[in-house]
Amino acid sequence: MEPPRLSNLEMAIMEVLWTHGPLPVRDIQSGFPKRGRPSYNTIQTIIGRMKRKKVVGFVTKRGNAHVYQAAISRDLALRRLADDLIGLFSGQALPLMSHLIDAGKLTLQEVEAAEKQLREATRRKAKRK
Amino acid sequence: MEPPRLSNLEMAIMEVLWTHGPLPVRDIQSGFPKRGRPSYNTIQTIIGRMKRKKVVGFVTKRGNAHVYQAAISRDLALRRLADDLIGLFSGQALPLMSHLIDAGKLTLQEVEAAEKQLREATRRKAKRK
DNA sequence: CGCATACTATTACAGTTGTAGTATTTACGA
DNA sequence: TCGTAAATACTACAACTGTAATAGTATGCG
Repeated sequence: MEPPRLSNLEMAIMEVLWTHGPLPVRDIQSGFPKRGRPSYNTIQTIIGRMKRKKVVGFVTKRGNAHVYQAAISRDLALRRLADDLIGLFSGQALPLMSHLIDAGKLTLQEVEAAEKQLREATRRKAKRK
Repeated sequence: MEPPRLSNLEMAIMEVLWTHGPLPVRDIQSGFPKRGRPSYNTIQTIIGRMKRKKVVGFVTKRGNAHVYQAAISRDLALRRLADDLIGLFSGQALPLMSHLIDAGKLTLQEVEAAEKQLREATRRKAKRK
């Protein structure tokens, strides 16, 4: 029932499937930056494991190649990632966000949206009370 | 030079050392919640690996027990964690934050502080230009 | 001073992850 | 139809992680 944990490479592969839709292994590989691109067989091995874990599913054949698609949503995977994170940074959210901001990975729009969400959540809670 | 990656358990141990200061293994173990607390030997094994990686250092002996202390800062460790994260959620910061908010792991104060930091960073950038 | 106790050191092991080679099968073009 | 190129299937393996048992050693009490 709980969404399975995805390793780095598995997450990277899912990312390709989420953004491009169903693809054969060859095209998944092409979705990686040329530098440091994992070998075809590496991708294939990981896809096999992901199939076993039911996070990707077989769709059809194109030529003699199998076409796979994501079987869990990006949102669900991110929820699982967030759950794991919680145990790690335990209450140190602010310095973590600071580093993400330094790295240019958080935009003002995103933070503002988060703030809005928080204000609404707070308001709902007050009302419920 | 680059800060080493810390596993979950290693991070949990560092957390204890960061908050309590130098401690012997027994006390590190006590720093874990009684439920699901790793065995003394497990902690000891991990400390050994952390010693090899130079993320903790030997301090002194108390009785016949070795006392260890964190050899890298929490801030540095969080930076490394953030770096790894970046590769994972690649541009999906907002939904990730949403989940953290849902889980009650982000407070309004934290998000506001992050927003302030971002506005300042933006301003500095504009000026530099 | 010797012995129990607590601690350290050493060793083991299974699951996960990234990596990829080799062997086998399949589809398509000539 | 037959060979070849491409894909799949199978196998291997080393590093890392969590887990802990066992064996050796030192401390301090009686």
